[in-house]
Amino acid sequence: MLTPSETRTLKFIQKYFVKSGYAPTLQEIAQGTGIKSRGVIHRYLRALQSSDLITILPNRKRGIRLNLEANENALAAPIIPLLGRIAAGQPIEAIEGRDELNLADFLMNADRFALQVTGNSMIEAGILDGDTVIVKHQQTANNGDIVVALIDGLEATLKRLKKLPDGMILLMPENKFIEPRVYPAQRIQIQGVVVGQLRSYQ
Amino acid sequence: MLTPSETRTLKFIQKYFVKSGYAPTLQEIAQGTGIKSRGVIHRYLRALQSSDLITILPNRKRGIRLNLEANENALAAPIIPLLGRIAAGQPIEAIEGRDELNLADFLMNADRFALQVTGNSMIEAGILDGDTVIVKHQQTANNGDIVVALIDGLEATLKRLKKLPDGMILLMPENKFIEPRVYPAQRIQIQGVVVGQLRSYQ
DNA sequence: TTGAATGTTCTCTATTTGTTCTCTATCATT
DNA sequence: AATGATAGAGAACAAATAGAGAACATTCAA
Repeated sequence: MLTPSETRTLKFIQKYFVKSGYAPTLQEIAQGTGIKSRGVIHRYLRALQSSDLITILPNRKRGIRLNLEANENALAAPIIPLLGRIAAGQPIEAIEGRDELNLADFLMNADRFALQVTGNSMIEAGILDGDTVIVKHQQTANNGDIVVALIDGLEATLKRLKKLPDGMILLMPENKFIEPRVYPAQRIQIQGVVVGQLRSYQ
Repeated sequence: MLTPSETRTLKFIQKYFVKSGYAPTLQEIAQGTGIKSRGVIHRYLRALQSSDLITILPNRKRGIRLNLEANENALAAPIIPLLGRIAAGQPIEAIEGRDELNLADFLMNADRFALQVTGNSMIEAGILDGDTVIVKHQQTANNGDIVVALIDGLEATLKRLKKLPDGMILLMPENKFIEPRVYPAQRIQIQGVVVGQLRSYQ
């Protein structure tokens, strides 16, 4: 059974891990829990270790590890409940076998990055001005992918990729008011492929 | 597990690759991460290499390569680097003061849930068939909000809300081929307001 | 071919961090 | 009043680490 201070300490460590991906120092835990002494924190850590909630790598800086089995529910995975499908004029229909949406599957990988989109060149693909796109960093892409392309190593642009039979590359906007442009392959460098898109209405 | 400095170094390299298309020099990494010594950077690079996150081509200038496959799942936190703004035909522009996107802030809240959208009734608002919307659970909504509405306690629908002066409620699709419909207020129950939208291209 | 830029290896130092102690204080229970 | 559990402060020390910078090797472009 944990004391209140030990619980507070553990909660802080869990949060810190979720937020930053690595362990906090004793100093940081102390600050985060309103305590002034690292020695006190160390005592709580030893208690948490004997309850098998954490592992302390001796003498290592940021050497706290969470014992996952024990922290399963506490470790906030980026999951929200998925209620089902909504269509016009029908009750919400459950999606079999899926009742939560895990953003980790969808977005969280070290080779992903985000870009904020300005302009309306992809509006017909449902990517609006101000949206954020999640891009997977890779050098190649398939026909029809939406890509981040670098033109002459200088200009970056978000377009749909078409490889033409003659070896040329067509960068196609999704907006009938903007003209597609054709480039020789060597002027185009693929920086990544769009794997997701998100928008906030708040 | 990466140390904070190693994480910083890796993120800088990844950003540099996307923005310029080639690897940075040690000097550039040093500047970008606020360190003065190339020797220190080299030490971090060796650490990243032993974690298999990068490959160092020995003695080659700009000889860092990202091991993209290995980077998958290397990230623990629901945070991805936010590179900046992308527009057609210009270099990627940094967003001041923001260099990461925290999905937790964006979506994770106790009163949020997800719905998968079917149909094209909101296509002109950039919500396509198959998209997921994040809904904040609440009973009231403002004029112009996109809401999940229950009609006669039975049918659910995703529409833009307009309150008419005569007390009637207009549920307006964002699709010129679909007619808006008007209901007396007592037949409509607001289930929630759309606060976010996301799409996966995978 | 040559020289500046870059990668690489080293040593050294200052600081931070983990660790162990001792001392005090509070509070509930006996 | 005595006891033990919980909380916290802070000193002292050793170890780990971040960082600076010198020195040398190698590349690469002019």
